[in-house]
Amino acid sequence: MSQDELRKRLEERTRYEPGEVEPGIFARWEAAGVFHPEPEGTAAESFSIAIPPPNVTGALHMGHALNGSLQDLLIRLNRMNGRRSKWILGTDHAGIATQIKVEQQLAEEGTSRQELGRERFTERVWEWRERYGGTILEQYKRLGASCDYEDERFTMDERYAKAVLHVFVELHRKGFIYQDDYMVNWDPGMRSAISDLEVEQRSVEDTLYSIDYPLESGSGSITVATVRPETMLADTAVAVHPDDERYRLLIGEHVILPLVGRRLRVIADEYVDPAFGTGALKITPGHDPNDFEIGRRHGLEEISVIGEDGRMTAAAGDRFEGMTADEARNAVVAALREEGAISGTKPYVHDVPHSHRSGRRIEPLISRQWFCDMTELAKPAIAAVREGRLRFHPEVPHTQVYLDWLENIRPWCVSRQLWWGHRLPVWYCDPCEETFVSMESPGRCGSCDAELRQDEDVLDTWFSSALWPFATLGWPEETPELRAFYPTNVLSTARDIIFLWVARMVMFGIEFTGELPFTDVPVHSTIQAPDGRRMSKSLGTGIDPLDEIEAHGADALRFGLLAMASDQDVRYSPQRVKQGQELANKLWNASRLVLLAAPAGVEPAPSPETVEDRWILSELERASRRISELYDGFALSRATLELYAVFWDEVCDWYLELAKPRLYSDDNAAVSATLLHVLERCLTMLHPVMPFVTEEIWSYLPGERDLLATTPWAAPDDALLDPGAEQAVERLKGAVTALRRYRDDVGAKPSVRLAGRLAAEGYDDTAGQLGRLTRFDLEPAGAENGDAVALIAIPGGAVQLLPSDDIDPAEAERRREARRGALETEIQRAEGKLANERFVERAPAEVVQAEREKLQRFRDELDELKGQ
RNA sequence: GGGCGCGUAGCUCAGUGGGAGAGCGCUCGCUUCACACGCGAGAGGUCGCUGGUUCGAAACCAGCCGCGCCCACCA
Repeated sequence: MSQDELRKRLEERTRYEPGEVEPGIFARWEAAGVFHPEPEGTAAESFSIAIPPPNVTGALHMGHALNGSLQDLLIRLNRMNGRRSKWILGTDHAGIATQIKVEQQLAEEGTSRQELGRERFTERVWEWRERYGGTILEQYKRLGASCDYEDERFTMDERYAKAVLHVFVELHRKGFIYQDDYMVNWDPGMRSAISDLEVEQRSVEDTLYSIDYPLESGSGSITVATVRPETMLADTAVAVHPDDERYRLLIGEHVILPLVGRRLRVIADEYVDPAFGTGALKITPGHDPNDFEIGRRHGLEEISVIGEDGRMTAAAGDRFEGMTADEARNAVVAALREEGAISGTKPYVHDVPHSHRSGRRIEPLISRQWFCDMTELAKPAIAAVREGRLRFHPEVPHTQVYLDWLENIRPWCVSRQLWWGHRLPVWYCDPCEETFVSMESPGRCGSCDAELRQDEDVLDTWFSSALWPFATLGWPEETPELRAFYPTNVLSTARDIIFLWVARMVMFGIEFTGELPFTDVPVHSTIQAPDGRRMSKSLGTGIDPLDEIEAHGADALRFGLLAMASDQDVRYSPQRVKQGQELANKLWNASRLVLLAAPAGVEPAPSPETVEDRWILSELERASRRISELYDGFALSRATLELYAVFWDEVCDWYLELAKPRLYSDDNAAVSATLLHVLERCLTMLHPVMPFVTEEIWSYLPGERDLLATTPWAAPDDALLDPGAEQAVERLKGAVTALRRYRDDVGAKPSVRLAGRLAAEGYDDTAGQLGRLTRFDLEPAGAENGDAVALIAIPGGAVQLLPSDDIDPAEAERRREARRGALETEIQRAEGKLANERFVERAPAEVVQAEREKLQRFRDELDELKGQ
């Protein structure tokens, strides 16, 4: 655009329209390649963040939008300040979620994955990914996220997949990964085992049945309680507490399992709570995690009567085989009633594990799965936090929660019975019952030359996610990317995946690269719906970030999210987004004022002429330091609000108003240069928060200039600090407000000028502005003060009001009375405080002194008020 | 069962030992030559309750009441 066109646009546009400019600005950034750093140098010189990879099935939600805003702020800040900055981008194959999506599609077509077979099914998933997998990345662009879009990764990419298998094989070789028949959380919906972390507890009302197990000796029975009578078919013992007098003599005896007739030994185990129920516990090692542990301790038989399909197995006996577990429950209860073995029932509310994914009730069963022992891997991950090399922000409570989890870590079930994912690099020789674990298929069995069969299972998606910060950069090869950007710096996340993801990245990062994958973990708010419920599509409580961008602009949404989010969970506040939109508009209009009034050829430069020039330069210098400090401490929300306040209140409400007379005069070169400089600094400081509007305005500033996205913040400059100017202008601000309030109180019309005498210290440089901003004609105070009709207190003294027909005498008197009352209250307070010997004695001298001065001020003002 | 967090203006939230803050909403006054998505002025709060520490507490400690989250194998 030519200068004339720019000018025309500025003159015409009194409102900033984000929708019109955002796409063009994003295109400019991409064309200039500012998001893609070359893989040069070392990680110590660069700055990098690995994005929490969104699911390929995902659409951008508020959590993404918030975390995206936070990460982009940090990336842009560091990029501007000259660090080679890379926001590592990619998506996650999301095994379960994606498989469900494609299976739903198949169901609509009247087919199923079983019908297609594994190979065709996998192809379909890839096709699905080609078509829809890029959606969320396009949405990140709308937010202005400056990810390295030229270098996108996917957890199922060939290179990434190789890294995943490499890790599995290595962990197996080191003895961490093993296969075992073990109690797992079986999700009957997914027909897969899931890890402990994918299980959530839900309160359920069940019936607690009391069942009598007759003693083999015939002398009575033991009553046990259960909410799952169908599992009795797999009972292999009855347990009591070793110190329980009621049962002591029965330990080692046998009971007969009703319906089945199996002899069950009565065993003693500390686990049993004598106070609960009858103090006797039926033991079902095949279908209860506790019983499983007890069974292993006592060497009990493990019987499975419920299969992976959720139906009763042959082991349940002819009467029950083939029934669903629910059907079997009713049938077992009915059969027990017939035998008279049920001695009681009562409603029972308790927490029951459910699958986080399918929502189905977990069926604990014994299954052959692959596990990873985490104990050794956890140790250095604990040490890293204890020694302060890895820091959570805020430290409390996340540090302790992380440590508690790692210190009590349990084996991780890493195999999943799915088709979409990294298939286990495990081969079996059925004839010799041998197992081979290796990157490539070993071909045929070394011993018997039989054909090998690859394990059907895939790895838990979180297993591959655990390599994200380094596998995305080409690990295990020593690529330039790895050297340039690993370790990364920051990992920004919500609380909910600290165990699932963050801790595992730390463990795998240390184990495989010898380094922490990142050093700082800011943990951000969870955004709730405005009514306090969870934001969720199914509840209808979700707010689509793209709708908000459409309505208010990406900058507005970013500002709003950054401003509303702190450490605490927070309800979504549409007003904060609106505030962001208005800030963008304010920036635009303040820029119009400066750019349209500044004469051609003036370049931005601090060129102070007056006290207010020196004040704003000093103020900005201080603000810049405060904001940098807040950024360093990851207090991004406070930094954002601080930026707002400095720009709106100080720059716009005060400085621009103070500068206007000179700006609109003929001799405006110097003030224009200062104004342009002030504008430049504001745009620079605000760019990481609101990149679009600041970049847009930047392009209107005079002179040849690079993109704002690559322009550094100004270095700290002590020479700009000016306490004298700060004091003078703060005093002026106080006086202006006091006089305006007085005008309002006494009903003086805005158009009317009032006359007064300035009887106050510290206005040598600002008296003119004071009169102008308050529409007072001020003359210096003389010896003759007799005709003053009122005294208006201002910092450092007062303004004596001269008689005027334009003020309402009744209002003036009412005001005087109100002020007198307020002063008397304050004086009483101050006097009381100073009368307290202990205060005078123990409080710091400056606090006491300040109190004395305060009291004196109030007394003086009251005296003058009474003297009128 | 264990752990953690929260309770501040009508609403959403900052504030962590020396005179209670922001945005929105509300009241009054302004179409003042950047912006009415604006400008100026203002009202509104026993900082959940009760004790304690301190010269001084919204902040620190203890207890209680209310709300929420995480972890956990009492059938």
